[in-house]
Amino acid sequence: MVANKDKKAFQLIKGMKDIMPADQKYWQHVRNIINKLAHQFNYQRIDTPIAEATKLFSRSVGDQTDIVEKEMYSFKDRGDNNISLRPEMTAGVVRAYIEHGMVNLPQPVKLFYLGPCFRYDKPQSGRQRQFWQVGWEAIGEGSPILDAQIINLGYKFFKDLSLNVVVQINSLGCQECRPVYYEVLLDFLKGKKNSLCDDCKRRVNKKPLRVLDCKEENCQEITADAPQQVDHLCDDCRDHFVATLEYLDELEIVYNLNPKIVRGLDYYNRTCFEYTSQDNEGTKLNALGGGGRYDGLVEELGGRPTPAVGLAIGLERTVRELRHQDVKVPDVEGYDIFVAQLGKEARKKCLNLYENLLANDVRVAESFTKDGLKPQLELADKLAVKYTLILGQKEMIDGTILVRDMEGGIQEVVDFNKVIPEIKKRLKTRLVEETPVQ
RNA sequence: GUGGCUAUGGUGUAACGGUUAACACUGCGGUUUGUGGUACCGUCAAUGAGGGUUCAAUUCCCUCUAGCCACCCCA
Repeated sequence: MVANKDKKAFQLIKGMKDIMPADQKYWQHVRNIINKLAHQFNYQRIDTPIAEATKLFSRSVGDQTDIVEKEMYSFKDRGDNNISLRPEMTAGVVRAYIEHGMVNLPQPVKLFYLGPCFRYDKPQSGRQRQFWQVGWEAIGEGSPILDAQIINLGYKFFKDLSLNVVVQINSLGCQECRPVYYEVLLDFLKGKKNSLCDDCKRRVNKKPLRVLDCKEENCQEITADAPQQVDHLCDDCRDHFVATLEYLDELEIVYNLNPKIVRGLDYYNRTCFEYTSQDNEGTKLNALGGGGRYDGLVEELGGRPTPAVGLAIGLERTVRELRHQDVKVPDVEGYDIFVAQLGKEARKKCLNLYENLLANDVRVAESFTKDGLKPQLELADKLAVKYTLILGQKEMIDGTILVRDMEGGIQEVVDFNKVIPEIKKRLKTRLVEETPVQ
């Protein structure tokens, strides 16, 4: 009974997940593509701390947003400072940009990041309290071609993973035209407020934009012909948006003008976008990633006025999508050679042989804790090695070793001192044979 | 924060309210101690917690806890 209680005592914290070895091949594959793209587009990696001053997030993400209002892991440290685990990474990156004087580098400064974020949300499918984000940020340049490039970067990320996604895109306007639109929208909603659902009645005053993407059928009908931001952009914003779309056309990126994409972070302006799975289109639209322009953020956080655009993608959701769409990913690296031993002396000698093989860059596996030959061969088989080297007492006396071809089961006696060059030779010939002619 | 569903070994499942909680996979060990991909045998391992109903609860009821799913929001 006591044992049972102890067993239950420790388990995962709600909303946090172990990434088990069986899943690692997906993660490795995703990481490989991230690194490849970052190099191709000349983005440099930055790692910022997991914790920052709470104020950094309330200033950037916005203290009225759900993320800051009710989803942050905030606490006081022993020095009575208000600290929060990062709910997203852009704020930290911008903080670093300012703090390290990156204005003095050639602009735009292109940075990418990869790491865990934390939001105290109620977990469900595709939503965890600790989740990984990868993101790319281009800071210091306002041209719409960067918007398109950033969107392209994310698009290629999914394409390289063989995932079919659609880009949902919208423009939020800027400080000039957004207030104008808000008034038009409020005007529109004013007369209809009483027919909206309770949530929306609340939203009208606080976040009128949110009324537009309410899922209630009734609300959707009412807002179907509501004025939209894209139709009320100032000239500059309209030009910027049109140019961005033209670049996207040029890149042959499939996008969907979607006025309902508004993003839950306050710092966005002008272009904003999300990537949604093609399979889920039209349904709940669990976004795989998203981003947009945040031209005011650097200044808001104490830097000089600096335009910027960025994108972030959720890795758990991406991996989930890989499984969902049944994408084949490369297996983790295997082994070519297995060293099997029999008897005390042989085992001792194998320890050294193993080291020598490693030193020769041979992908070698072992199971020195096993005594019988059978379990060792079983493991060799599971690891799908090409050859197993067998060293027993007989071989010890003769100064030889057995080389067993695992495919045909043919064994050859080889001089122990020549075994390393011998298997290197064999692996090399096999490699040549197995490489398909291009 | 609001709702719905679920809870049996490491995993996947089974058990009209009634013997020792069954089966498969996995793990570990073995099948004349030196041979894998097939077989056979053995073995470790579970009813989330607490109450109730009952002669009897894995099974029915309540509470808690956890998980999943949906809303909200987002990645």
